[in-house]
Amino acid sequence: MSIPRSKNVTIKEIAAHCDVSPSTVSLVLNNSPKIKASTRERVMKMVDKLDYQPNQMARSLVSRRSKCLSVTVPNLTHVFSDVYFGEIISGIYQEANLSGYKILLDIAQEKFIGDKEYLNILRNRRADGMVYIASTIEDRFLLEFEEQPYPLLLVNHYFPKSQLNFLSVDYKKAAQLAASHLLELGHRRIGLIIGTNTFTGLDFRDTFLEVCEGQGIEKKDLPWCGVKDWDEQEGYEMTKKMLARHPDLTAIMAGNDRMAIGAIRYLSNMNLRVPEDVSVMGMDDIPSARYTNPGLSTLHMDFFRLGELSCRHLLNLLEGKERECRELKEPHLVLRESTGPAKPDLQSSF
Amino acid sequence: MSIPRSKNVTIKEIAAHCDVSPSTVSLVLNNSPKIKASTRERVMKMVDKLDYQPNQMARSLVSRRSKCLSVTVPNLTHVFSDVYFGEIISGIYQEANLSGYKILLDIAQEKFIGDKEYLNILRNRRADGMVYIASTIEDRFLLEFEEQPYPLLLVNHYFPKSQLNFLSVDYKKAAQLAASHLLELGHRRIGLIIGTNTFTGLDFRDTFLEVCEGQGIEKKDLPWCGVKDWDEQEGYEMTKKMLARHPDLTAIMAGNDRMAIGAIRYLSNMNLRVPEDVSVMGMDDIPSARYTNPGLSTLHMDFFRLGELSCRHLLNLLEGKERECRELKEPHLVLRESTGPAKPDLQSSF
DNA sequence: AAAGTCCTTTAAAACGTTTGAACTTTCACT
DNA sequence: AGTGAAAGTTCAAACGTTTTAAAGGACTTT
Repeated sequence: MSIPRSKNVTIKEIAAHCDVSPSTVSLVLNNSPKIKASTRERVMKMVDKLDYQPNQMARSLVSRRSKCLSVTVPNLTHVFSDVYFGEIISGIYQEANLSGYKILLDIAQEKFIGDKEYLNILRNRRADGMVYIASTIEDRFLLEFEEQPYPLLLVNHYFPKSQLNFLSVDYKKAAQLAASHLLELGHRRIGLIIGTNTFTGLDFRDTFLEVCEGQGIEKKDLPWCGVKDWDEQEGYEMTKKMLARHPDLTAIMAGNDRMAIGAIRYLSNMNLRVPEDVSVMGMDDIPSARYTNPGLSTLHMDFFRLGELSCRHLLNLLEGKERECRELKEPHLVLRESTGPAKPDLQSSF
Repeated sequence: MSIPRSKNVTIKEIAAHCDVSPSTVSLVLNNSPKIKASTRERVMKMVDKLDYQPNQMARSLVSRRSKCLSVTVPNLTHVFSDVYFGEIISGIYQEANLSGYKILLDIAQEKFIGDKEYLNILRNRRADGMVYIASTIEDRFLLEFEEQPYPLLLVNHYFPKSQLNFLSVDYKKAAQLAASHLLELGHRRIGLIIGTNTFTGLDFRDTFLEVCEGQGIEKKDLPWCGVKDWDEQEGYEMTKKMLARHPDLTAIMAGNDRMAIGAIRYLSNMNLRVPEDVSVMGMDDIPSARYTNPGLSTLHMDFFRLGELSCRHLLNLLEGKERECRELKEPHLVLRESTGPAKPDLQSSF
């Protein structure tokens, strides 16, 4: 079992059987146009007959390409159970697969960072490039890549002022869409729950508050609180905390759907109706957003597609087809039942 | 950006700087005891100084080991969002990491099967071994591995009568535990919802029914229905279907927690109380099982640990430390609030 | 008939390691 | 001083490809 003793068929054997040189076989296998059709055919027949499989290590050694892409995710508990990461990874896999690339999985644990594996994996050619999903403002080690010749692409995050490549949803745009929607519904006191450990999260917060203030809402009516794990639990807790201090909020804006779900759960536990008493808005449009009760109004972001695109861009970068990638994808509103007109304001003067 | 032009430091350069031969450097790097301490030190110093990184491709070429493990998952939508797969993968990653192995991700899509990539990935040495998570009875292509010299380990599934290695939860034992629990609570009409596309699922069903019938329950009071996707949706639908036909069921046994959650959702929609009117039992003990309302009685299976163990076994297999692996892990009962005494039976004669 | 051109094929040198066998040095023991 | 074993080091041949420059043939062109 341990190591297969049966020697594998090599290019040389194919060559011998076909009375050609190994070089010819290699050229055939690489679809070189230099080879005569009849020769090609003869070789291919033998390849099939002997069930030849190219040895990837040998190939990589000389071509200096492993044909692997590293996909790195943050070290969160249950990171692989999060539909957000799941969708992006699936998309990356799909696109990589089309180009014959394999996906090498990595988790940015202490050892990964401490031992500089993020660099070494590229240096010793285990992977030709890396896509890093949802880094945080703490992942400053990534800035090293500004001086390293290895292709790196950040997905759904970026570092302001850095030269690092990224592909992300446009969270400023998202904030505008969400804020406008809530304002149009007449909301004037809105609580915001958002992760503050990413630059994209900070962008969302700042833009959201700006837009609201631009419409004359006062700062004191825009409480917000920062979270770290972006999960249902935090949505629940933060909603509780905010309502305790600001019982007159008419809307909650959550930084993602999971937190929005937590918010809704708290509200219904408190016998507050959504959206009649409080509107709740999410972000991401994960599959379960349509199965919540009430259905969740949110911002749609196609993470599978984002994964596909990010992989495509990374491949372009490492094939030299692109020099840099700093792209934003637009989200769009998906309105379901969890947002509605603000409750008439009893304290107001009209 | 595309290909780093700066030649990497090689073993030869280290050798030259240290006035030793490349072989010596290699031996040092591989911790050979043959090398004098002073030489080792001198070499290591230079390795640090020049920031040398071994070229993995060259290593693999001669050692015939890629130091990669393939992890293959079935082609389900959102497979990476399922905590079940997520936990197993995390466990595998953890253990592989300790031994310096990387994880190569694969999804058993049509192309993967049609092009025999499951074999080729091992033949052309992209991976040294494969762990296949949760295969189904349809994945018969795996039987090819009975005649192939490559290490394969099935996780949480197996093929009866085959020689394939596996590591799985003991679903027969699980069925015994679950059935006994429900019988002890006095349930005499139990509906079973379970996936019938895996041999482990079939084992569960058969054992569950056997145990119940062994306690004198009639077949007609043990309706069951088979599912394919094992998700909340199916749990919901099947509960609906079964209750329509057997309105007097006092308990629902679901093949996993996700389906149990679906079942509970349907029951509360119908204003049936859990467990007063109908008990619901799940299987897996996923994190959210403790947050359902009521808390879910279920069977605990440590999937992270299962992942770790399966990786360990696979590594043992390919290092020749084990010749075969056909192991079952025992689940154990976790009783929360979703199961309770059966409703007194009005139609019964005592 | 020599020279030039085009089309195919090939020889040979990489790529950067590992590893068994051979070689050299050291050192204990006669 | 000579012998032999033990310890440490090196040689050289792999591993299985890709790739560049060159060779070989067939065919035109002068």
